[in-house]
Amino acid sequence: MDALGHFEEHIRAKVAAELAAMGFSGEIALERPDHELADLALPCFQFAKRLRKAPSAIAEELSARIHPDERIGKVWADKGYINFRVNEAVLSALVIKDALERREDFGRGDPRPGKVLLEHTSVNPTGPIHVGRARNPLIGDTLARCLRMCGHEVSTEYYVNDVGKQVVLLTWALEHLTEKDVPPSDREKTDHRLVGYYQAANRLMEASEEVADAVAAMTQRFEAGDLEVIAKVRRTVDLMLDGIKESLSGADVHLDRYIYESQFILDGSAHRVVERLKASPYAAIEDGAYYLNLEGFGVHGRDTRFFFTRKDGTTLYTTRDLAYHLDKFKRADEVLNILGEDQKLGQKQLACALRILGCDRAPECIFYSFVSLPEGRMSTRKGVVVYLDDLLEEAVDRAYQEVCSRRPDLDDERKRRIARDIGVGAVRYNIIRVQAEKQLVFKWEEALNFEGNSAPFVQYAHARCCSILRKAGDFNKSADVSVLTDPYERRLIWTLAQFQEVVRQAGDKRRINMLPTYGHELASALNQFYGAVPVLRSEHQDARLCLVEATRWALRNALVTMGIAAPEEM
RNA sequence: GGGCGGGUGGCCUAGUCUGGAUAUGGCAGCAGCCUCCUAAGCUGCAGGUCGAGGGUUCGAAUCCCUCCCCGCUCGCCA
Repeated sequence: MDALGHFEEHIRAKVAAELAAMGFSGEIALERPDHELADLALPCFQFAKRLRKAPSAIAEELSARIHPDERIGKVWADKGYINFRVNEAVLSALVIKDALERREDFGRGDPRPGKVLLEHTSVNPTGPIHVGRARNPLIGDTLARCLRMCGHEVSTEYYVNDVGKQVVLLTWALEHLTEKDVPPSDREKTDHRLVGYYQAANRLMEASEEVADAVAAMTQRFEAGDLEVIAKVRRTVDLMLDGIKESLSGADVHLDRYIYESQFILDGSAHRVVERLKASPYAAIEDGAYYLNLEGFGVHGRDTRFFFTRKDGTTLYTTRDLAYHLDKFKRADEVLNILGEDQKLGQKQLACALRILGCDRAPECIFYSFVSLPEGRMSTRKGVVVYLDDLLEEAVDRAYQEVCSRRPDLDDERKRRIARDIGVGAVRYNIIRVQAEKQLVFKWEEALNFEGNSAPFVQYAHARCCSILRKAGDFNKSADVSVLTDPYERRLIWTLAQFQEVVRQAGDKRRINMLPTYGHELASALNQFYGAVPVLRSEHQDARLCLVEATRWALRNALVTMGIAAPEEM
């Protein structure tokens, strides 16, 4: 538990004891109201009926029974509420000391048992990542960082789709088409060079039966287990994946492992899943193809039939995903997936099939809605698309212009490094700040926002702290911080005290949008403090420097948890 | 049509799980603030039927019901 947690527990216990003495037993849930109002509060309306007294009278009586102590600073009743202010001198000392001692680990939770396996990104390797899909790696990578900060051991995986019509089609295209058949690519990256082949092949297949037949034949050889074709497809996929990995790395997204779908065909595990499902009482067959009857499993209407083989006996995507999940469960205690909302039914069916297989576990899925463009849904084939690479490049360019105009004193290498931190950070922040379920319309002006609720705002606050610290040089890190009683100082300390709890909740609730919200709040508190309270050459210089350094670590760690760089100058 | 998710000032958004005091911020707009630690900042003003209606409750953006709008989905695709 963090410092603030102990204060809250202490107050809760006192309130519970006094309420018990008054004749009430039960859960006591303290609130954290607007900080202007109080630090902690308890509405007393809920006790009125049981105690047969007016809420305001209960609040008055309770507040008279509870006295300030080591942790409680002030208690008072107001409009049916009993309000608390914690002992701020004690809290300040604890929080600031904690930050100055733990530095990079400030806000980090105690190690938690169990391994977490988080699958994210897993985009089909048929083209570059576009911003519609980019939500996946950004949410996934941030959640992984957040869970690690919470104390979890986390490994991340990208499930590579190297099976099926689409990747076979791409492979066919690379064999049969030449540069003349595709429009020139504006980038040298393999994913951008190859996507033209994929698009051209799609058009050809629609127009020509011959091509369609050729691709179908190749798909059949693949399904039949033709190792030559499988290897060929695998090479194509790897080519495309190289470009995708480069994009991910450009966004500071890093995955621990890449798992190929074909693995589950080759090692026979997908086949074993088929055999076990066939033997279940829910299995049925239609025209040679097997399915599970999921009626009574919470799926409705036409969705109840879940096919797990084709009529030729070959496996389907979800069948292989089943094998993959069985494998995941062997390797981890908690299994999380970040998926597009189009996967919901498939995941529901997968969960049912898992139960039928006698498996009592299921992956926990976080679904995100798609990002569309003002002109409509993104489509690689129609060319209605903004690639992640283009967004990142534009953001970094814009940031570079800003840095150049603000900091002509810096050398170019430094300016470029800062521009990269800011541009990439702005993109990540903008995607992450919105709840995953919310549908999002991509707008350049919003994506490239460097002010207000944005990564640069938080980074700027961090750079400000660093700048002050740089100018200050050595100072007394054991200074008495009880002198920090200005409203701006109190608010900043109070915000600092929330940090670990925010990270914990963001991880536990899988609500990573709490991170940017908090980052902005902290940065805002710092900026207001900065504007109103002098640090250097002030009477409380050392105490304030302690506060600035504590804030610096919280800002830095909040940024790093979001996968955003924390530049020391900008 | 069924299932799932979303709907909060002109635009974007927090809060919804776990009901409580004047609904969080940002963008855009208006008015101010750089002889002083980085103005990517700060201060102030203006802007709201929390999609609509009913219900539960001392109290509803939050819980329940009905309806409307938007998205996704309902393949022997992946």
